[in-house]
Amino acid sequence: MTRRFRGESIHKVDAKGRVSIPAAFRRVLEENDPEWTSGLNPNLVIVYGSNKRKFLEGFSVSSITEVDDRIAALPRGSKSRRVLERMFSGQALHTNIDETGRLVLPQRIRDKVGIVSDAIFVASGDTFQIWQPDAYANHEAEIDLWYNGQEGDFDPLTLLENESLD
Amino acid sequence: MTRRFRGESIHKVDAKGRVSIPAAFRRVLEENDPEWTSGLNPNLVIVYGSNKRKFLEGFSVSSITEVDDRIAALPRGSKSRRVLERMFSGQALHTNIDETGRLVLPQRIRDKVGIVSDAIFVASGDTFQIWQPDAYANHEAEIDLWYNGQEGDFDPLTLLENESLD
DNA sequence: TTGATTTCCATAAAATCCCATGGCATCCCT
DNA sequence: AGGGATGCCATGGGATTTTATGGAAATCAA
Repeated sequence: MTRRFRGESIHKVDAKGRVSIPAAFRRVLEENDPEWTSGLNPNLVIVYGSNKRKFLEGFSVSSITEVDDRIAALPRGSKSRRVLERMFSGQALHTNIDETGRLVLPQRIRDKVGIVSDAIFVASGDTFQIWQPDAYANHEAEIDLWYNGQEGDFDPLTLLENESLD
Repeated sequence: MTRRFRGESIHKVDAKGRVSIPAAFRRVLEENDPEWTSGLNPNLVIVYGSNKRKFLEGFSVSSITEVDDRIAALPRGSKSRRVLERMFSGQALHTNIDETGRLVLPQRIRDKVGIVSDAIFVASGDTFQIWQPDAYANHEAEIDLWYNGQEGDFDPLTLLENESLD
């Protein structure tokens, strides 16, 4: 994998479901789309399955390909394979960025995560998430709650030392 | 990892958020960016998450990659992983040095640590920190305080013997 | 035809690029 | 050893390009 997504930012979603994708994310999507060349618009996949999730997940072409390959390696007909196939094939949308750097989120998908007039894009390793702002704030609060319980000068990197402990 | 950052120095931050990166740090960033070759401008990642921290942390490409890989090795969905992902993916900025050796710190990020017209860069192993000068002075005072509490001929290197002890 | 969906144009604000200058530190030549 | 000449460093300012976002025109689909 070349470059990862970084950063977070809020964007307007208009009545047609158009949203600008953070410029920095576009660069990553371009680099990770084998078919992309300067002047073209990169492809990406939005996974919206699983109503347990309150966000949409965006994949670059190379990231989704990696996931697809791993699913394909599972035994045909196995439960895991069926569940995953449904999520990444059926409940996903293959689309692409338009000339002005925007993506169109169909009504059905927006409804699924409660997006109306704004959406926040958040990087997460080799994928990114799209949340309805308030929902994301709640999610963050949950993390902060735990985080604030740590010592004053707690450095998150120490979490890498002692693995485990959830 | 090849070379580590050393030293500290203050630089002006202009209205556009531009700041010169200490020349010595640039050399380290160049050496630690696999894509870098003479003539190019090295990439780096600025981590600004965690409001507990009153400074920004700069990573070379190789340093941040190491962190990313270790995070990726943590169990998906674990608390540690979520905390770290938010900080190193969401609350971070992938950027690069420009022709004149400068870095641009967006307003939002400057505000987070109170940087206005000056910033002090401080080496810290394989990363460096960027502070608002006064905040750094306070931080140093705290360390001195602790240091003065030690015995008269206390040698800091003894800290290497008994790891931990906070 | 009629609502939905893509294209195509428009623009203000923000982010980048490009050029310029004064200081230092270094190198080099006589 | 003196004294430019050279080159990198820190910093400024203006010109250009990209973004983010809105709306109208053109296509589609049922």
